[in-house]
Formats: sequence, structure tokens, C-alpha cells
Amino acid sequence: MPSAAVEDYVKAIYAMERDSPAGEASVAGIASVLGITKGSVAGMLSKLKKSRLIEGERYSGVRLTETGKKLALDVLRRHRLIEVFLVETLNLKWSEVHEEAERLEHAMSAKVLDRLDAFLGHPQVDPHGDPIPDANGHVPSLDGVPLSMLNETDQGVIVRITNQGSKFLEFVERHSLRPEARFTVVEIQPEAQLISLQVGRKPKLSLSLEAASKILAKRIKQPKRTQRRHT
Amino acid sequence: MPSAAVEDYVKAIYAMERDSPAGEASVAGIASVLGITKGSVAGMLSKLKKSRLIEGERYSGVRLTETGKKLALDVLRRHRLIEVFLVETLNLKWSEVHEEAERLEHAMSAKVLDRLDAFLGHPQVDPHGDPIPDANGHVPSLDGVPLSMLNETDQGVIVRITNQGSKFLEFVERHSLRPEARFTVVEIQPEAQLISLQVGRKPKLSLSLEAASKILAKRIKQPKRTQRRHT
DNA sequence: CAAAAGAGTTTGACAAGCCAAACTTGATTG
DNA sequence: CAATCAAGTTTGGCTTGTCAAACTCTTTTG
Ligand SMILES: [Mn+2]
Ligand SMILES: [Mn+2]
Ligand SMILES: [Mn+2]
Ligand SMILES: [Mn+2]
Repeated sequence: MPSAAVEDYVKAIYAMERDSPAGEASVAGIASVLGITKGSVAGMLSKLKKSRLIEGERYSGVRLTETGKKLALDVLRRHRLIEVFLVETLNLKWSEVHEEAERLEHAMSAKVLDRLDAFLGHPQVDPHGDPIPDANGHVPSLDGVPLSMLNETDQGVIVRITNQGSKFLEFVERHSLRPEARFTVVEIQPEAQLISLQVGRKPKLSLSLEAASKILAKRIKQPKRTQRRHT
Repeated sequence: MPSAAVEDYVKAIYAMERDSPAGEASVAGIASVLGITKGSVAGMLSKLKKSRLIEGERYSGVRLTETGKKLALDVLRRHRLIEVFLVETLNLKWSEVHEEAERLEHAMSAKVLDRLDAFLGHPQVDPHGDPIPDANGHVPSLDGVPLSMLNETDQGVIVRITNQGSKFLEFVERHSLRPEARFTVVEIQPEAQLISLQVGRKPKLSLSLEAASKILAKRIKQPKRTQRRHT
């Protein structure tokens, strides 16, 4: 029975490992995402090593063991299913569910989670488009390219928001850019590092390529414009 | 932000206060229901006093302050709404939801709880028939007399199970005695301290008056037996 | 390549909760 | 009413998880 703290560490390590070029998590990195001091992290990491959840040489980065990875995926599954529930069933705002899930994920048994999963219809992704690992730790792979890689006139569907900051999520939500949303790339200005989108009937939306790189989308095959209607 | 431990203490004190003749909770009693030592309880109680959640003289019982009572009712509300959710929505067994709720109650924000309440249709009682305090700390009062006080030929509806032990709950469930269930008192044997019930079409069920006193019921006005059907 | 900067580690301290065991108080009762 | 005993309290110790601050590697860079 790992503590809430251990679960959060393992989850943080999982994410850093995935995103870092070296495939490792650093003490400073973990400290920064968990908002605690390096000293505390060092202490916890040596416990995690003793309990075989992570490995790594002294004075260098750490990696999850198989056991550690399994735990991380389990926590992630809980977190994301809870987010789906909060948004779909309880109608909480998209941008405020993360904190809630951060606490609830540590209080939900496997049994309750399985029932919840069934109740929600075995969703594949959470409200931010992040894939939900199945009960065996398999993560459905999702295709999606950063918005910043698209070209003018491309059409697409948002599939995932990579930047989970609540400010950013609110911005994204305000402009209806949530997963499933369709859009057209109206204009790209490489000099200004800017991309402009048309989302639904909303006014044109511009954002920096940097910001756009945190939003993943899937291209829609441009349908041949066969004359389907007349009015 | 009271800790989970504090919330559980306060909840235990609330229940003991209600059930004890003196209207007070004792160190030994709290220790026994929470499964910890008297020493630990003494330590916690002095903290609770310092933070004005309870009061009481040295070497005597404790009572909740207004603040304490408010907190207790809040935790109880969370606990019971969660139990309703687990049973009604996730179809967990009636007798196994208590443990789950015991953990989840500490991880759910007021906001989530309100949404949950609305989603469930503002239920008045939990699956065991215990009343759910509203958001202002008002507890709906329920009438119900111990099964052991009924007379032969009385008909009634179960409204509440007072003994929350999981063995007892399983027994009760096995015999379809959950809240809402209708029954008839078939026979009472004062010498044997026994009461026999007819529940639905199930075989006659006998239990001790002691056990029966943990089940509360509401009498149904005996309907005049007007000949309604012929076959 | 030596010095400074960064990253990681160690140490001592603290708060929350818990336990075991000794101790104190107050209630019961012979 | 004094002995007993249950109930309450105190003390010392332990674990988990955190911080601040000093320390030690490793990496970068002038
Ligand atoms: Mn968490
Ligand atoms: Mn998410
Ligand atoms: Mn609890
Ligand atoms: Mn209940």
C-alpha cells in the first residue's frame, strides 16, 4: 500500500522520464514539479530505491523499475478516470478537475475504479485528451501532431492538450479548443511566430507557435468539395 | 483544513455523544471505535481542545463545540452521500461501501460534493437508512422504532440499520431486510427472546430481539382487507 | 584546467500520528 | 473508608514526510 506521497512521486517521475531527452528524472525536476525542496526529494528517492520502485546511480538521474512503472500507470489510470467522471458526470469545469483528481486518486480502491470505468463506458482518453491506461497498464497510443506543425488551409480535430496549467486550460476552453473540436488553419506568419485558427463560428483565434505546440491535433482528410447542397 | 485523522475523531465523538446516556464521549470509547490506544487518543484530544473542536474537564468526558459539531456533520454528509453514490450509481454491495467511504470522505471538496448531491437527486438517507445532513448541517429527522418493539401481525417497512458491522450488514442483506423492504411480524417468543418475520416470499426469518433492536422500522397502517380480487 | 555554477546529498529539526508502558485519578465496593 | 481497578494522562520512542542550510560532487566555462 504505497502512500499518497509515493504515488505522486512515481507519477512525476514517469512524466519526466517520458519528456526528458535522457529518459530520466532529475532531483531538481521532481522538486520543482512537486513543489518541495531538493533535500526532501533526495530523502524520498532513497526510500523509493530501497523499495525497488526506481533505480539509478548516485549523483545521476533516476528511472522507474518495472514495478515503479506499473504503479505510475495505475495512479495515472485512477487520475484520468476520475477526471472523466468529474467532467462528464458531475459537469465540473474542464480546467478545475485536476486538483480534485490529485487527491481522489489516492482514495479510490481498484474495485471502485473498475466500476467507475464501466459506468463511464471504458473511456480511452481523459478530458484533456490524455490516454487512459487500461487495468493491465497498457496505454492506448494516440496519434496527434502539434498544432504548430500544420499548414495553412489544413483542417483538423484537437486531440490533446499538453500544457496542463490551469491558466492555459482556461484560455483553451474559452476558445472552444477542447478535444473533439474541429478547426481550420487560416494563416501562418513565420516571422511573427504566429498561427491563426478558425474554430466553429467563433472569431479568428491567433496564438504563438510555442503555445500551439502544446496542443495536439489530427488532420482531417480534406474532403473533395463535391457539390452536395444547393440552397 | 482538518486532517483525515481529525475528521474521523470528530465523527466518532459525534456518534458517541449521541448514543451515550451522559451525552459525552470517553477516551476509552473513542480508542475502541477507532482502534487505537488510549494514549494516542489522549494526545489527539488535547489538540482538538486547543483548536476548539471539543471541550470538557480533565479526567472526564468530552463534548463537541458548535464548530466541532459542524465539522462532524459535514464529514457525515460526505460519507453518506458517497455511500449512496457507490450503491446507486456504481452498484457496489450494500455491505462493502463503508470502508470505501471512510477514505473518500476525506478527499472530496465541497464543490464536488454539491455536484454529487445534485446528481444523486438530493437523497435524504444513505443506503443504511442513516439521514444525510444538508449543506447547512441540518439533519432530517427520521421516525422508526426498533423491530424488537413491534407486535405479532404488525406490518412495517425497514427504515434503518443501526448496527453497521459488515457481518451484520451481510446477514441483513442476505435476508432482504434493507431499507424500503416490507415485512410482517409472524411471531414473537418472549421466553426465547425471539422474533420471526415474513419478508416478501422468502422463508420465515427468526432473529433475537437483541439483533432486532438494531433494525428500525415504520409500521404500516393495516389496510382494511376489502376484497379486491377474486382469482 | 581551475573556478564557479548547478545538481545532488547530508544533517538536524519539526509536525502529525501512532504505540507501549508507567503513572495518576476517581469511582466502586467489600 | 480503604483497597482496588477502570479510566485518563504522561513519557519516551518510532515513522513518514517535510524544510533549511551546509556540504560534496559534476559540469560548464572563462
Ligand atoms: Mn495526487
Ligand atoms: Mn488530465
Ligand atoms: Mn474516514
Ligand atoms: Mn452508512
